[in-house]
Amino acid sequence: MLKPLDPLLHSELRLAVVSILIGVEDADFVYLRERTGATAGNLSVQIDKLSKAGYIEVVKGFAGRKPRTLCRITELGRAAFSSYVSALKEYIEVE
Amino acid sequence: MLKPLDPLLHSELRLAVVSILIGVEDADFVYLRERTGATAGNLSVQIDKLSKAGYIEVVKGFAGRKPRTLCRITELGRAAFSSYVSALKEYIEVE
DNA sequence: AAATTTGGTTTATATTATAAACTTGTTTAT
DNA sequence: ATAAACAAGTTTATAATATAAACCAAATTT
Repeated sequence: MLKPLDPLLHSELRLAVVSILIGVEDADFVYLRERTGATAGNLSVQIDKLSKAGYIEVVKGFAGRKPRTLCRITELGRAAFSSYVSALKEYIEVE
Repeated sequence: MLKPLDPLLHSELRLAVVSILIGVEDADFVYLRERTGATAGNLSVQIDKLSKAGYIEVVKGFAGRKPRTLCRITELGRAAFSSYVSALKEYIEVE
């Protein structure tokens, strides 16, 4: 039987966010919005879910006078991503 | 920007069904239910969606006296799966 | 100082996934 | 022969999800 897919990661936008964060030290809200093409509202909601699950860490601060929301993947997030990928491969590596 | 993921395939159960069908000549409802672990209701709905999209072909017949629903992947389904996989790889191949 | 822009959050809505309840026909047991 | 249980699905109701529209506060531009 196929492994179940972590529903938190099996979402286009959340997967995109995590996928981006895996490759960088950290990324801010605006960057993630631009890279994913998502609306701010949608991105905000999904970042919140990832953060509440402990998959990412969110730090709200300022860059000069502008608010800036920094996101960074956590170890838990990395591990979850890694399991998700290996589960997913069972579905897509069929030849 | 990341490629969008075909929402018809980006669903755990539908992806499982298509993934199974890719590897075989055809498969019946009961086999798919057992392999996926899905409830009959859920499976019925998802098979219908795949069928309406033209991703699979469904033939209802009988095996002896019992009804038997046979499913088979179509060329369109194969192509969709292949694009889905290559889009997905952008998300998961990050090192 | 009014209008616009920036960086978001909250909330409402549309879509989706899922299982429970149901249907139809078939065995099995009595 | 008939009631009870089972098989193979389908329909429908509900819960969860994704998504964007509407909103807010502060800063910048006109």
